[in-house]
Amino acid sequence: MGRNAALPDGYDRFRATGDTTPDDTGCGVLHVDMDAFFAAVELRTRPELADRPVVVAGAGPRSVVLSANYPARRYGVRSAMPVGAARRLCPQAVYLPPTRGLYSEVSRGVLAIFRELTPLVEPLSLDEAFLDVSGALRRLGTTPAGVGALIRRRVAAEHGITCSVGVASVKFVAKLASGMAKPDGMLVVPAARTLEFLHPLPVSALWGVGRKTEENLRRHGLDTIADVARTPLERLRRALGTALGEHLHALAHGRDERPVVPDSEEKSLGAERTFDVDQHDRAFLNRELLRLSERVAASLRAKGLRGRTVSIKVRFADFRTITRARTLFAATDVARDIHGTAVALLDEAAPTAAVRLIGVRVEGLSGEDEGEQLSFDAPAGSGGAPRWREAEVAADVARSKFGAAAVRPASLLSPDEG
DNA sequence: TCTGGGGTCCTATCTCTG
DNA sequence: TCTGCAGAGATAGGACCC
Repeated sequence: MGRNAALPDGYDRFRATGDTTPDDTGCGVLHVDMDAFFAAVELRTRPELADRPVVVAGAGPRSVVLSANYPARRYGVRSAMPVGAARRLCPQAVYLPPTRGLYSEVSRGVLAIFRELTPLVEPLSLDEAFLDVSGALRRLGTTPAGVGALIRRRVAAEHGITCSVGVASVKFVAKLASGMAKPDGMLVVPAARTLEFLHPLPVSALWGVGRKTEENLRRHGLDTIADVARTPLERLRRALGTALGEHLHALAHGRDERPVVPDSEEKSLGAERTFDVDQHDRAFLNRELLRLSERVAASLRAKGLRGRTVSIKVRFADFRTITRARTLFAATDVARDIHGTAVALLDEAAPTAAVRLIGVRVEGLSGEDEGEQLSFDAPAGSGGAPRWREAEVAADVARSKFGAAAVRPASLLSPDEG
C-alpha cells in the first residue's frame, strides 16, 4: 500500500499520460503497487459501493484499518489506524471484514502477469513488487514505460483493480515514483533526472526514514533530500550510525545498488496475537503459546523449513515490549519443541504485568534436509522427535482435508468440545 | 489516536574461546 | 592463574517496512 506521498507541485512533468511517450532513458526497474488493494478487491463484488467510503478492517476492539479506498482517505482514514479512530473520522463508511485467502489469490494472478513479462520479479508484499525489465525489452518490443502501461491495462482488464507504476533506474526511486503516481497512474524518472526528482523531496521520502529518524535528521537541520546529499558522509555516520548514515547518503545521491532479487530466502517465521482484553493468567498464555507454536510449525513444514532459534515476544498493557530467545541444539519444525521452548522462555521472563500481546517466532531457518531434529522428551537420535513430527504431519494432512479445526491439541479444545 | 500482524535489518552488549 | 584483546555468536531492543 506504500507510503502516501501526494504529488508535489511541478512533479506532473514526470507523469506518463496516454498521449505522450515519456523519456525513460536508463530506466530498467519498475515498481508496481496496487491501489487500496484489499478495499479494491472487495469492491469487485460490490460495485455499488465504489463511490462510497469503504474500509477493510477486523472486528475486534483493538483492530486496525487494513485498507481504505480513496473516498475514505479523503476523511483522513489511513492504513494501520485504529478502527475506533477511523469510525470517528468517517462514521458513514462501509466497514468490511477481510476475506481470508482472497487477497493472496488475486496477488498470485497479478504476479503471474508480471512473470509473463520478465522472470526478474521481486514481490515485497501481497500488493507490490519490483520488476527488472532491462533484459526483456527486446523480446517484448517495447520500452520500460511501455511495459508499465501494459501492466496497468492487463491488471485492470484481468483482475478488475487499478495499480500505479514507478519507472526508474534504481529500486528506491521507482518505489517513490509509484507512490507519487497514486492512484491509477504512472511516473517515469529518466536516469539523468534522478537528482532533479529526488532533491526537493522531504527526508521522510527516503526509504528507511521513519518517524524517529526524521526527527533526528530535522534536529540536525536536514529537511530535504538535497540537505542529506550535501552533508558529509562522516557527519551522517555520526548522527545516524554507520549503516544508516551510509545508506541514506547513497540514496540521497540517487545510488541504490540493490538488484531485483526474485527468490529471497525467508529468515524467520512467526505468529502473534493481541488479546481483546489484557491477560494475567499464565495457563491462558501457555495455551496461546501452544496455538501460535502449532501455526508456526505448520507453516515451517508447509515450506520445508526448520529453525534453530525460538523467540517469544510479550507486549504489556503499557506497550512496553520484551523479547526473549533461545537457540536450540538442532533445528526443528515440531510444535511441541517450539512450544516447550516458548513456555520456558516465558517462565524465565516471569512477567507480572498484564499482557496485551504474545508472539512466537522461529529464526535461523534452514531447509528440511539440513541439520538434525531435536525433541524435548527424547535425546537426539532416540527417535522421539520423528514420532512427534509424524503425528503433526498427520494432523497437517487431516487439516488440509477437513479444515483447520479438524485436529487440535486437547488443551486447545473449548470445554463443550471435550 | 492509542496503536495488528507479518517481517527485515541494525546496534549494543554479553559471553565464550583462543 | 590472571589479564587483555579480538572475533564470533547469542541475545535484547529498536526502527522500519507493508
